[in-house]
Amino acid sequence: MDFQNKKAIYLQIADYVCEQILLKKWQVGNKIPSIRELAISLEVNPNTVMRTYAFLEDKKIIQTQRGIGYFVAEDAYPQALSLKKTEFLQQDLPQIFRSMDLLGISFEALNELYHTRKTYEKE
Amino acid sequence: MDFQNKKAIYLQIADYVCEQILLKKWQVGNKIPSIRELAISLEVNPNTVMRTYAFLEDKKIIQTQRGIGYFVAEDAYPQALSLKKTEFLQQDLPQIFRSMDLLGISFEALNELYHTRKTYEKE
Amino acid sequence: MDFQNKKAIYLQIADYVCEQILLKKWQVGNKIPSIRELAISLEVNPNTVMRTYAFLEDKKIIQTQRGIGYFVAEDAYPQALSLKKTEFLQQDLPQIFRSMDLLGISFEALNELYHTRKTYEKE
Amino acid sequence: MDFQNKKAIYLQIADYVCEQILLKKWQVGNKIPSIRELAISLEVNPNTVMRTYAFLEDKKIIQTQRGIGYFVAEDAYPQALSLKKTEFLQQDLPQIFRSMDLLGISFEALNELYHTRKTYEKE
DNA sequence: GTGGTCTAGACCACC
DNA sequence: GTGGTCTAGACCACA
Repeated sequence: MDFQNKKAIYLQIADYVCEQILLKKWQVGNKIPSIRELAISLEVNPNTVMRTYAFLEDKKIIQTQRGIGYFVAEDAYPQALSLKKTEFLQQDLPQIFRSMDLLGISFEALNELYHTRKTYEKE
Repeated sequence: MDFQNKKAIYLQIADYVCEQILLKKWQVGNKIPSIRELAISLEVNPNTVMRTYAFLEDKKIIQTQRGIGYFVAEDAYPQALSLKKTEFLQQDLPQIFRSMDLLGISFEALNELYHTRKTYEKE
Repeated sequence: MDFQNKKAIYLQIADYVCEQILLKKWQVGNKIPSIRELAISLEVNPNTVMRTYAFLEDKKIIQTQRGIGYFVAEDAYPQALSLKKTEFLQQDLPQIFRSMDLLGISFEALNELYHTRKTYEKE
Repeated sequence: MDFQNKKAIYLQIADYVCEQILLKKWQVGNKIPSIRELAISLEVNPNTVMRTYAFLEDKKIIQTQRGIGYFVAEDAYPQALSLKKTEFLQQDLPQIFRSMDLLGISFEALNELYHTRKTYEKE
């Protein structure tokens, strides 16, 4: 996992966690990596991971058990889905559509890009 | 003009200027609002507009004439187009496509959203 | 018995023990559940119960007999009573009264809550 | 302002801010002390105040303006009221009532304590 | 000047 | 071992 410049690292880590959950790699009730573990494996300060986990706990996506660790919360999947979906629909999409209008990119052109997209994917 | 929290204000203003140019509302050689004017009308600190203009000048989209004001540069249109297009293709799109996969949003669904998009543009 | 997030588990267990004593369910000299037993029945780490018992022994509410088990101490009742009473009067009450002032909750309203309280005890 | 041991400092500061708002000392739209200012005046690390402000912003009680500062949010009063009231009704009260039952303190006794409470107030 | 992020390291309570 | 809080200090982007 490599960090791009733009977004805060702790949010990129949150995205990563959500992704694991949405891909069902991490299932409800599973223990997730401890703060220190994840911090070491991502080569990041534990405080940064802590921030991620606090953020996700607030969103009811993960939950803590005293002295034991963090676990995938009951409603993690729907919560993560709704979180990311809202983000997508309200922040990303309108901006995209606006850019398309401005740049004169038709939806058909987008269609083509969609089906040949691998070209643009760095990560 | 309302500022969303996400992007830096000076970049949002830059977007606005580019928009005027791409929509051909501001044409090559036209004088654009002075820093002070624009700052007042947008209720923003003049420093912020100054930063916008410096950014756009660096991109060869506008140019300054000492003591007179800022003007739409010679190649403003292609420059603005290329700037926004690059941004769009390399930064925005890949991220969008990735989100679609993750959220299970098909291209057909996107199509529908595209044609009813006004709903999402309010906020 | 369910553990709320707020208070340390070992203290919640201590509360439980005090409760048994104050309700006279556990009487002076009675043997109380072994650390292991209680840990199993509460689905808790034995270390946690051990901490509870150490805490209560320090408060002279229970006492250990080597190799036999823990017993309700001689002065358990008054000790438990004084412990909880002090806690209540010096820590809980002032905070409550302060909150009432701040939230504009009159004593009459509290009265009503007191007599219909079962509603709030679920969560 | 002195910090008691029990609660996290950043939450005690949050309580303080809520109190100012509930007492209408800080009104909607007012700028509140900057992170650094408050940190210095409370003799606390700026990060701690930052944590408080992030917490309160999430609760929609305060809101940030880039590079300018934090302001009392639109719905600060009702939000703060609801936050503290929920806390009171769901966390504090049930515990109090339970203690009363256990300690054999009648509501009449509480009444008396309420009206002579100054005795118990340290802070 | 403002907020925001990150690191480094310490200490605590808890399991 | 776990999470949680706090400090100290650095650096950045922004107004």
